[in-house]
Amino acid sequence: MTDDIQRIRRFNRAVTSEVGALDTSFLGLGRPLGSARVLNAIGHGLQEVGVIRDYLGLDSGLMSRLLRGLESEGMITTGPSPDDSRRRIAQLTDEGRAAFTEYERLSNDQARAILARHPRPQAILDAMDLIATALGQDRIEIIEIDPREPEAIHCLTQYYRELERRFATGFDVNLSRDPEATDMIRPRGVFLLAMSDALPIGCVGLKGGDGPVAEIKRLWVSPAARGLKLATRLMTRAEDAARRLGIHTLRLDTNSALPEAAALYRKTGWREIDRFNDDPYPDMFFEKTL
Amino acid sequence: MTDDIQRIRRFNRAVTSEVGALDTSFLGLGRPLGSARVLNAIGHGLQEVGVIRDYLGLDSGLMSRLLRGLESEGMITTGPSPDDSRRRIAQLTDEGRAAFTEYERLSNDQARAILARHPRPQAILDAMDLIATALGQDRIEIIEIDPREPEAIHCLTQYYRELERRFATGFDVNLSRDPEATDMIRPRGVFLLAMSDALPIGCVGLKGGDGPVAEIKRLWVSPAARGLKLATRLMTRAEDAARRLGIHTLRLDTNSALPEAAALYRKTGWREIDRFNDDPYPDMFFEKTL
DNA sequence: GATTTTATCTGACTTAAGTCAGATAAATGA
DNA sequence: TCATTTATCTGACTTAAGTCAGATAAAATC
Repeated sequence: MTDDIQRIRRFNRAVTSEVGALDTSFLGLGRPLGSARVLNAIGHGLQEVGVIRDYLGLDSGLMSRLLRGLESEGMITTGPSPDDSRRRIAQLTDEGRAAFTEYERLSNDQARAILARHPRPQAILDAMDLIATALGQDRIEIIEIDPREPEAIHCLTQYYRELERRFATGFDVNLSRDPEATDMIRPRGVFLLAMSDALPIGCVGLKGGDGPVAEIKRLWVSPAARGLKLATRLMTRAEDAARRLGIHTLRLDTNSALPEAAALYRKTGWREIDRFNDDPYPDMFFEKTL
Repeated sequence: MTDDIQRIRRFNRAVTSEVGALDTSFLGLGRPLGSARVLNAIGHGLQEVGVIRDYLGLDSGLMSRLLRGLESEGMITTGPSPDDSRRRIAQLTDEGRAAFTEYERLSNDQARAILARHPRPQAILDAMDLIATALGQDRIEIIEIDPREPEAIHCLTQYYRELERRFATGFDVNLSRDPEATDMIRPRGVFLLAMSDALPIGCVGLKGGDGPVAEIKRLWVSPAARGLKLATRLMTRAEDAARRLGIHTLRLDTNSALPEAAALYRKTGWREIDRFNDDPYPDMFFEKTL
């Protein structure tokens, strides 16, 4: 245990001395950290002065002075908010956007350098995802999204890869019954993503039709997020959505090569039923009445 | 690729906002960061003012003032170095040691909190080891050590666990011919550890006897360090040590369940020979003439 | 319409951190 | 031994960051 603590502290030393230089990649363009942080916040889409102030945790006097500084440098313009002229809105000038882009480039270059000098970049990325997800585990949010959006496709691709690895026969999505995207969009169904600070880490689809019966599809949680009860959260949200769409009965199919999935279904009120489709991959079928 | 960069930057945000608070655990005891860093450096065993200054990257004027501050707080005493009285040596007073211990406790508590709130602490630790090792990959050092020291035992334990996982029959070290520690210490042999910032991440033993033939034992590299060519480095260092001990012939045994090991041996001048012992685990035997 | 609340700004501060040109004293080398 | 080098210190600066008490003006509330 003491040993474990030492390992964490070693990690902290490593990231604060090496990465510390990374997130303060702001530095190196001759601007003080404070105004660089404000410039970046505006570049990333924050507009209202109060929102930026809260986000960066700045005193209102300091914030005001930093804005005046950036303004006199010609990096930003400010003006009253159209719907409440007590509030002010900040926007980048062309010059400001150029400076912001330069910060982005520096930050991206440093990230690229980490990957480039390691023989197993995928392992680095997976480890980083795990740690970032763990540190932000209380801020994981579930959002509804079109399954054709890139974030959703990211999860689906990972899901297919995992089935490919875990099924003894491999997995070819073309041989399976790939649901129509429109069946997983309101009003017929929904597609839900679990997001951890802009990274999609899990998904589930509710594939509805015209009647009161719908299917749960594509339940997946990233290895980085396993153990956090995210699958249960996703399923609960999918069931809530189903109820609101007037659905009374849910079905799903799965494979005995994914025992943790079947265990979850049994624990949350699903009961095993007979095969209800001719998809070649599943060998277990469940139903739940809402 | 762009996606990967975003994942690294997300990691950076996560560690600088959450862990950032962790390594600046210095804060919170009402002392400015600068003097807290100096106090911690002294607590961790640095004594000479010049060494501390270089380690922390401080200006000599600033360093001097920080020392005077800590001195007037009663945290440290300074005096001339016995062998060169231009140099000064700093030491903690009882009060200073108490403050240092308090910093250590805070830092340990925060590390413990990260483990406590995650369902899979081992996964967190493995991920942290991987990242810290990757960031410090240019500073990995190979040291000679007594195989009965805790750092060596850490590696050996991990090694046995890995064999247990990978051998179809499992692995019980008591059934194997566990070499005597004294056979892996000079003048009969050596035991080498690869260290990454105080964490042992690999080992190899050279088990010698009275004659010019010795055996390579316990070659292991942590999953956190794989791909970095560390096994090759360890083997090269072991062969160098063997030559200096007057050994002309090296032997080793291994198991075909560890194909990457056999591949390494073949690539580095070893040739397969007949079984030379009756250990129940190995099924491949190699020899190399130095 | 008067009063209170809210969002931002200004001015007058403090503290931390860092820079730099000498000053001082001990050690080193010709 | 004397000039030079080295290690540290002192004093006089600068910059960044942050605090806090009002000031100002718009919006919300009574």
